[in-house]
Amino acid sequence: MVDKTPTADIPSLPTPLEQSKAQFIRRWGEMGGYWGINRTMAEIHALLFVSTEPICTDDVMAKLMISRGNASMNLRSLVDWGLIERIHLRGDRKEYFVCRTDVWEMFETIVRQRRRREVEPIVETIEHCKAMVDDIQPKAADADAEDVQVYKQRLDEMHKFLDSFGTIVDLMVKLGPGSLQRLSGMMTKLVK
Amino acid sequence: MVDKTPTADIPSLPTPLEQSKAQFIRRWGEMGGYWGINRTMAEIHALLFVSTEPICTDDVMAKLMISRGNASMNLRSLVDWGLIERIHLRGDRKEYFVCRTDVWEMFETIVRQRRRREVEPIVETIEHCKAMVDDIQPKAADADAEDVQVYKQRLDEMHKFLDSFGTIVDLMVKLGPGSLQRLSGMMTKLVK
DNA sequence: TATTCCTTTCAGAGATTATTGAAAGAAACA
DNA sequence: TGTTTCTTTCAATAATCTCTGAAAGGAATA
Repeated sequence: MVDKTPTADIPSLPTPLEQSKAQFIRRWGEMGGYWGINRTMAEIHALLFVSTEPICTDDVMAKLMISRGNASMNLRSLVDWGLIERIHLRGDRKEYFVCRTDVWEMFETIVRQRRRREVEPIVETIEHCKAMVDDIQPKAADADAEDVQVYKQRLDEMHKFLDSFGTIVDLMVKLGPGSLQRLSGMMTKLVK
Repeated sequence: MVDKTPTADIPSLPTPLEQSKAQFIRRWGEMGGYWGINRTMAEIHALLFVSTEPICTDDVMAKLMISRGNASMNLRSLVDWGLIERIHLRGDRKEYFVCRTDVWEMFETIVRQRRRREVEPIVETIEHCKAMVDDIQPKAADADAEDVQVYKQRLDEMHKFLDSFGTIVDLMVKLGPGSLQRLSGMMTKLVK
């Protein structure tokens, strides 16, 4: 139901800036899919990332052409993840949102969340699975004996790997952008 | 259509080893979901990871209770990813599969693939998006001028971050498990 | 060559996830 | 207090992704 009277907002052609942003948003959304994050959530995140000023729910609805419910749900998820923040503009009842634009902070947030949700459960499971076969270890004459050994070893390796990886990423995050060059240099030396 | 005659294989109760493996497989599958990998594919991968001997399509079908088509498709995907290999046993027409069990190799493979599929496209898009607004830069009197500046800066930061991150991960992968301790030590010093 | 055994493919069915829109809820305002 | 404005929730619907099973395709064997 578009108002066509002369005084109404006539949708102007998208500027190159708008086109560019739209393209980035679209791609960021696609990538979200690969990362187990729903496309719309990632698009909203991108929209906020490229916005120089706070954005309200209606802006999100209009720009991405999605329903109020959808916008509301995904904005909440982004807040829960800690990737965006709610803010209130004086003299305006609406809620606005802004993205934390420091990419390293962003990364830290994502790493912390994903680690908690994805790495920790698998580590717990590995420990539990090892314990299960530890109990049967005593009966050494078991036909499974060798199998058990190999199995335990593989679980161990995976466990160690996940631990190490976690440590490295944690440190990386703490170091932030400044140390990256130094670190890269050090690592390169190590490779040689 | 289970044969119930005395000579048929009567399904015995699962041993603790089998139970333990089943649990690991289940959890690995769940995690796959978070990583944009379908559950079954991740489960097959886990099944092969904890198997001491090669496994054929029928084994996969039986253990995970899935159809031939499903097994075939997901096994192929895993081969495409480079996470498992096809092998042929002498005197047997069937194809068997084995998992590359070195966790660092596994990690390297995954990193390489995900980088190609997920990081590179977004980097390309960022470059393209920057180029789009570079063109309009000359008309400095544009109302968008400031907006363009901020936008370009954010894209730049993201670009730099993705580059740096890629470099670090590459190096990590090359270093492998041995250097992890040293590296961790060095990083810890840097933090202080 | 025909037969057997195994693998792949893919249309349709099924399951899961995402989205809508309207109703209920909440908070500021008058 | 009632009214207005904005937000959240959720059942129904739509879109997407996954799985099945049967048919077609291939390769080794007789």
